[in-house]
Amino acid sequence: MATASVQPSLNPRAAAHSLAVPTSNTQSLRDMRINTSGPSLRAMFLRAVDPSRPASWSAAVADLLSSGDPVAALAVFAAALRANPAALRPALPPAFRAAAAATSLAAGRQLHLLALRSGLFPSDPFSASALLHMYHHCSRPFDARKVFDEIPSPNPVIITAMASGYVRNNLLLPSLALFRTLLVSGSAMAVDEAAALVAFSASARVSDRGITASLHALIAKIGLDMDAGVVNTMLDAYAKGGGRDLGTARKVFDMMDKDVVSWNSMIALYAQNGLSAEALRLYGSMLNVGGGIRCNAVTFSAVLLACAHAGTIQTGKRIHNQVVRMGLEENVYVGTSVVDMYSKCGRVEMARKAFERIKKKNVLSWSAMITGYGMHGHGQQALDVFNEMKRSGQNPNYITFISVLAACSHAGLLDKGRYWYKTMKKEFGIEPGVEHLGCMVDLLGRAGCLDEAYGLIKEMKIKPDAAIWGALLSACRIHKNVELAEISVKRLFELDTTNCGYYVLLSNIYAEAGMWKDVERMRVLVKTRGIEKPPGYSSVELKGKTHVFYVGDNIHPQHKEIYSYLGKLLERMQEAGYVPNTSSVLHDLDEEEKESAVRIHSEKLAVAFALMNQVPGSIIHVIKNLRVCTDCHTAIKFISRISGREIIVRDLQRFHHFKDGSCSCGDYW
DNA sequence: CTAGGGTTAG
Repeated sequence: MATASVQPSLNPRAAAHSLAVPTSNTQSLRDMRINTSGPSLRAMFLRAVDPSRPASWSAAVADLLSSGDPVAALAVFAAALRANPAALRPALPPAFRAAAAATSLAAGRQLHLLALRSGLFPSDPFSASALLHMYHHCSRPFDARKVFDEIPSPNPVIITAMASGYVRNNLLLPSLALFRTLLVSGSAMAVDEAAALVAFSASARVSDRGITASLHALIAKIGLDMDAGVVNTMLDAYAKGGGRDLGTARKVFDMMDKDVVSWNSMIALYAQNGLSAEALRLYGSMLNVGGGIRCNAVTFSAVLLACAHAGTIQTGKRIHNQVVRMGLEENVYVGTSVVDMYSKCGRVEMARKAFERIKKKNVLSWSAMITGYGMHGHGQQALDVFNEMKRSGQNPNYITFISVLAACSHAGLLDKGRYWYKTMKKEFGIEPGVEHLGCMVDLLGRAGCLDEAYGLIKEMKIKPDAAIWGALLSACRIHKNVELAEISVKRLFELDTTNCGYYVLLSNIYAEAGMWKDVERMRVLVKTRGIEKPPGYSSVELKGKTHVFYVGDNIHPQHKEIYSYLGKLLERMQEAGYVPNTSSVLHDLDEEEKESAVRIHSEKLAVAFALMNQVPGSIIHVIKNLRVCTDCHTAIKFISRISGREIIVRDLQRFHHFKDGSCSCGDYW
């Protein structure tokens, strides 16, 4: 955001004229008149102002701010100073909040000066708390701290404002320390609902176990544990903070006096933790036994997240219908969730339709659409949306570039990926993070540019994570680079020794290089370290019900029929030229046993189940919790040809659209 | 007259 750093002048009236305001290319207030997002709105408020009444000015600033136009609010504040200097006192706090909302540090600093010169700071507590708020919102917690230290005896509201700003900037222990000063201050009223809420929101992000529970005990002693707002945050803290105790969160939820936020929080917590069925069940009880509590936009966001995760397209559609009926499809949060849901349920064209219906798209709506196209391997369409986004005036952010680079990587767009990785910093000032690097290593590695990928990792300022070394390792597998594979594994095992996939990869690399001793070493390592593959499972939705299949499933009521169906199918596949590939099996088994090990992989069972039960000709959707193994990938290609069916498989990373014997991923994933 | 508060989105 372009802001002017104008030297503030000495008297408040003159300072107002040079107040920096955050418009794209505007430097001073004078230009603002013709260059803000809502000139007519501002004019309307200006007409309503009685210039002789200071309170009238401050009301206009506050109203413009709450109507979502902080830039106009700042402009009106400047006009107020010109018209009536007495307006400074009442209008300064809302002006600070406007600078905060616009995250304009330049404007905020000039207001700070204004507060100092007029003597309002530090004597006026209202200006002081607004000033703190401004620095915290502009990501300057240490400037906020300096301000805080200059306040002679900060009252509980100011202390709470400071604590909440610390949480906002992820300074959690300092925040809790401030809360402690409130506790020991001796003043009976010092800890109130707002303070308790801030404390719990801090403990929700702290990994230490037990903090939430001890806060809970304290809060109960003060008698604040009946307030729904406080308890809602506590619920969140139990589930997110140290221990990630969803069970206790649920207990608190069951006992409390619930409002809509309580329901939303609990549903969201389930959804975020992958417990989609629980989330949907709770949504059902909210409608049935919720005591007349109506769901809102937040509810739908959370429920749609659950659908997206589970890939339940039928349930997702039902929820979407409900969204439309309640007139929420234009809401940016809900709309973005709908886009995400459809993308993750394999319907990227429905996602696009939902995307078009969002009234005021924000950076996350655009990013979700780019991610959607990317996951389906439509790299060019993803980049088209990215271009459209920039043309519309929406600036990309850190997340957007993850979407863009992931799309390039899924579609193998090598040059585009290189270009945007370079350009994101040069043109948009966004430093690449681990996620971006991960995409690049995947993309370069897949294309065989292993040294370039390794080079990027080495020049990275931040520490690469296990996923990055894992991506390099899997590229080493494809391009048979034993030397670099060993480097990757060394780094990898410094970070994560529990992921079985890495052992399998390295073992495969050794096997393909004929290094049988090392293959054996890997096998022993897996055994002695007691490493287990997380159980693979796949799911298929049939008539609104989700059927889950595990490897070698013998729980599903139809499992016997499925195996015999699969047996016959395998015969036809082998006639068509299918040869089982058992390289993903690391156990000490003979070839025949290995073949039976891959034969019972969950995605094969799920596909067979769908073929047996779905309407002939319908598209088959399978959701898998791991990456598709090589053998299943080949097998499903054959199945798609033999059955003439379109099969869509979502794995951990992306979608595979199988049709007529080939896959949209181009056999790299 | 006014200040500090939570749940949603990749």
